[in-house]
Amino acid sequence: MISNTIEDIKGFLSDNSIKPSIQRVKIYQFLLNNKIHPTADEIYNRLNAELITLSKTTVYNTLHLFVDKGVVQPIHIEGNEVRYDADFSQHAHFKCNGCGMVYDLHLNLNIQNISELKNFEVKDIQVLMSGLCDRCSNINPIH
Amino acid sequence: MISNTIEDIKGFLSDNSIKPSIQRVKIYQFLLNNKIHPTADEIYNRLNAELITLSKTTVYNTLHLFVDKGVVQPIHIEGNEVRYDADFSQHAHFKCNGCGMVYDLHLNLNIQNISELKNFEVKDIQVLMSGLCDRCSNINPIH
DNA sequence: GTATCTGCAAAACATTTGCAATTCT
DNA sequence: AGAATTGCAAATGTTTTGCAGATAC
Repeated sequence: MISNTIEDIKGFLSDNSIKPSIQRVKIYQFLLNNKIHPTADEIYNRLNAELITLSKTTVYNTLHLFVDKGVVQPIHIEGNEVRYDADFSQHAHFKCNGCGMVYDLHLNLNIQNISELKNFEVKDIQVLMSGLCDRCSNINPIH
Repeated sequence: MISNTIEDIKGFLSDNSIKPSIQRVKIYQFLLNNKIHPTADEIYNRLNAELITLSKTTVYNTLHLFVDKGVVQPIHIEGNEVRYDADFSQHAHFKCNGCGMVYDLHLNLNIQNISELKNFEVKDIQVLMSGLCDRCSNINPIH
């Protein structure tokens, strides 16, 4: 767990063989500070005010680099867009069909009896739940 | 579990308040017979030989209707495309990073101790694993 | 005959690519 | 200067939309 200061992020990126340009540091810092699983477009729009010459190409380049270097995970909740997450702790995502929010849920996952898996090398498990969050199920109870 | 005969599919679609046009029946039958989580494009290309006037718009319209009526699930493995699955039995998907295949894995999933979930209404859980399948991990062992 | 369904063409949207300008050392 | 990075503009690929023609009851 690294802090979100510029200096710490620079060190973290360097440790992962990523040269810490201002764009890269700011994009990584945005992911640390805003755990909302943003799309490339959301990152671009939010950082564009500060980095006024930022281009979407650079956001895409940077996110691809981060994924290649293993410091960010791409997540696929809706089909036509990729979201990004810098949190590698074991957690599931819960998409509320009411308000659209994506929650992080810290869970213990037990996967049992998958005989089919015996010779498979599992590198990553992603769990996506959907339904109604507490707020939306109170507003609009389905009983 | 319905059979993949035209008559059974017609009945099944009607039971779910979907008027069974030839296009809809053939698309649903394709999903039953080809459990490969196809994209709209793959469905279009495979059915176009038989239904020579089929359009991609109709494939999209039909898949959206199927999802709305709850007879087909959209799955999101890669970010730039939606795949479709008519199998509602509890299973996970395993994407092999070697050959690209998506396997169905029939698993028992235990989700424990999610205190954050107490007032959430979970309607759906999707599990996506990735790594190397048995064939690819033998070809290219990482030890 | 009216409502629904289908399908063409164009538009919209996310992402990628080619390449030139910029930056860093 | 040389190598890496950034960013503009155009292209690509998937999905959506508007609307006209076809189909079904």
